[in-house]
Amino acid sequence: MEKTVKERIRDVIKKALVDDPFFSKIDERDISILPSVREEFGEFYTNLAFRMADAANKSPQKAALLLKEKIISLSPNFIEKIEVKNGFINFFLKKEVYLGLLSEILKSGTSFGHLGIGKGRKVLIEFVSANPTGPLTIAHGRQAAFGDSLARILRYAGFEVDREYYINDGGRQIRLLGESLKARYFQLKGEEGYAIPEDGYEGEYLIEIAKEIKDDNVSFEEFAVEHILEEIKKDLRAFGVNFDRWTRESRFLQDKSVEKFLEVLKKEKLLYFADGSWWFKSSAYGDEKDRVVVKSDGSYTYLASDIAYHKDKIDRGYDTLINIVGPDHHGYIPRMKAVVESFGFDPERLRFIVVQLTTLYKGKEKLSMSTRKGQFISLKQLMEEVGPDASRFFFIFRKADSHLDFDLELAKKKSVENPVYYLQYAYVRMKHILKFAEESGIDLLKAQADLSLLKEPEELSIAKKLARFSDTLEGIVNTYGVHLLAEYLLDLAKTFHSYYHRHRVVTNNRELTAARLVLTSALLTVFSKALELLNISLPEEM
RNA sequence: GCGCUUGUAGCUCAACUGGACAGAGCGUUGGCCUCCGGAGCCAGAGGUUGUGAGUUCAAAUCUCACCAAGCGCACCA
Repeated sequence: MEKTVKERIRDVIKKALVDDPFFSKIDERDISILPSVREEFGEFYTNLAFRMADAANKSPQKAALLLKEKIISLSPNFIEKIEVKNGFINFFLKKEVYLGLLSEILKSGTSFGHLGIGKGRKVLIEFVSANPTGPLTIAHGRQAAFGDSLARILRYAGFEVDREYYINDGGRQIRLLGESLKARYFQLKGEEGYAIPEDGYEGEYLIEIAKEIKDDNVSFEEFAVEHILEEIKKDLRAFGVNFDRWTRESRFLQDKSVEKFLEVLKKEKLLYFADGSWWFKSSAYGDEKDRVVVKSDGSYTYLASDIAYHKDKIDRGYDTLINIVGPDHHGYIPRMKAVVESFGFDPERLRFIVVQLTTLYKGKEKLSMSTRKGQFISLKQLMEEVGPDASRFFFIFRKADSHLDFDLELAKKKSVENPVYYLQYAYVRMKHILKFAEESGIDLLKAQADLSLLKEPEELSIAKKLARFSDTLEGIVNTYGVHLLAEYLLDLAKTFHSYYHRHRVVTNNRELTAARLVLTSALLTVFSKALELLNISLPEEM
């Protein structure tokens, strides 16, 4: 696609600065082009003059004026005017820039906004990775919704993305699970002397699983894990989240890679023996203390298999590894960074996203959850209650690292208060206009649209917001702030509703109608794309 | 006690990573249905960004100290 408006402004500034000694001293990223906060400041502005002022020993205002002159002397054809105020340089762009964008959107269709910035770089997003010891909870649901949307957006931005689920199918928890299932099984058969072990799993779901066991001699561990894993996969599919790869912890134990990589670390002197166990020297890489990898009883800790797992990830050749985890894992981040660094992988390229917990409300009433006794609201129950669209939207429309209040009542409401319905309603409305036009005998494709007829401020406002789609996506790629897309969509929907109420698209004026249909159609294209990236369905009717 | 995250309008949250007078939604107050779907729209009120200092031309954002909430601090996962 063509360059975004932002990039075009940056390009012209770079050109204007090419002979300036200041230019060689800065990084290109220091030229920040920001969207203006107020109309009188144009559509975009830069604060570059403040940075230049120091270097040139001038006032920002003077530096700004100088830069302005340089830019004007290049007479860029897309700029209407440039104003300097208090050192800020404000850009007012020609209306044609935005109108031209509408045709571009129609031409490129669903690939509009597709950024080349990923350049095919490989990214691995590991998320959910819930232990197969029970059904997925809403906490996992939020991670799932977030990870899935992030994957979609990164893919759209030109990255090669794999989604991976890591299955902890070994260790103490699984042993407890097996014992718990065994107890349930023999309890069902009416045999005495079987109790759920201490710290075991008391959830009702194990009773259901136990009912399916036909043979006293099954491996209870395996039976439980496979059953629960199937349920997890089913729930995720229903939620609309698919994984490209499921990796089992047991694999790394079976193929001896845990052993192998611990040997490697031993040779590097990053593993040492003390107090009867083997320690990984994570403190050498900024962790607050060293961590045990082989316990004194000879068994591995979770970290040991994670070392093998992350070495495996690195060897698969990813540029960036993204791990989406819950808040209970944040203490674990430094040691994993230490692990990858010890293998020569830049720890900056291992990114952790901590997704905070969700509190469920029913109106004002707070629903308490306790995983301990198996009383909790599962992802499945949530989906049954409010549906996958609303669930996904509510999960992603807040920053991942802030706590989320999820109101079940609100999510179910079919009114303006519910943002999901607000968006879907806007979508249906756009579709309806185009359908209405078609039925009135106006063929958008054949109509010769003169876009200069779009003169209403609301029309220009829509076009300008469409231009920001790419910037929004770029922002998400840089910050992993998926919620920005939800906000963008709400803003776009609002602008559209507002336009709709002030102006009719389909009128007796055929030329004007044609132009407005182009606008509506371009809007619909971007709108659908954004909804798709959030994995929210596009209803035909409501 | 130490570490991480959070603290912004009555409520739920934004603020493009240090930029101009901090923005939305809900709620509230007051308007708007002959018309492409009123499941919607418009307008108003509402703020010392937890507190106090510091750095900077510029701080919600960075630093430090307090205060408050959540989560971690295992030879658990």
